[in-house]
Amino acid sequence: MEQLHELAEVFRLLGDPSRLRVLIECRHGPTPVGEIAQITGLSPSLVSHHLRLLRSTRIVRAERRGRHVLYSLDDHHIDRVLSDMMDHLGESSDEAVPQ
Amino acid sequence: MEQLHELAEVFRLLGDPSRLRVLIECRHGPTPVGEIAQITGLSPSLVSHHLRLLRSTRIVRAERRGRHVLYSLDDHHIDRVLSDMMDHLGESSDEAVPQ
DNA sequence: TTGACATATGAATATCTGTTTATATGATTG
DNA sequence: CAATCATATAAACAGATATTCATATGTCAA
Repeated sequence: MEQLHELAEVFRLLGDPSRLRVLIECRHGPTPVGEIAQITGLSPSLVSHHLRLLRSTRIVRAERRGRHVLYSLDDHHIDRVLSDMMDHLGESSDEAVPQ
Repeated sequence: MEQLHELAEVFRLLGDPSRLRVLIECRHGPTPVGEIAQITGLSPSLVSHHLRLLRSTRIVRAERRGRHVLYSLDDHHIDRVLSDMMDHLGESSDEAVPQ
């Protein structure tokens, strides 16, 4: 069960609002750090921090272009994960609480 | 963007190895707390704590059956999220491709 | 009722983590 | 070269959180 920790690690990285906003910007295609910072209102330093973590588990990929570094989603699975989770939130079920 | 925090909250809950193991057991159908504790090796108290959190965001649902309480996945989206994320981990992006 | 079983809850704590601040690296222009 | 822009990194702190332990609640059988 070494894969379990990897799985948890990836989910954990998606589990922060700021980092999630950064990631959502990356969905729109290769985006420079500064632009992500500007749109989200987060400091470039913090955005860079988050992108480093997201890159470490291959959630995003980076490519240099001049003095900019453009980030985008690594593969389509992440995109689908986001969509499915949004669908989950859209559903409303009766919550039966025991006791 | 209030939905953003909900989204992050759900991912955050999936981002813990212990809690993820608990959730994975719930995939096999309605399972009592004690059985989850036994299989995962976690204390019943801890399992109950985790299930409470998972229930709070409707990731799992509970149903009483005698003195047991059975937990299962709330809807199919969660199941798909898990599958897609496993697929993501299965991919090796820039590594050597076997010919 | 009593006792045993199954689950839940509350408090305490040791560890983890997001954010800030300051500094460093890398790239381009003049 | 120096200066500036863009991004990255390191340390430090405040707030969050997973886990344990103790206790409570609920259910069934005798």
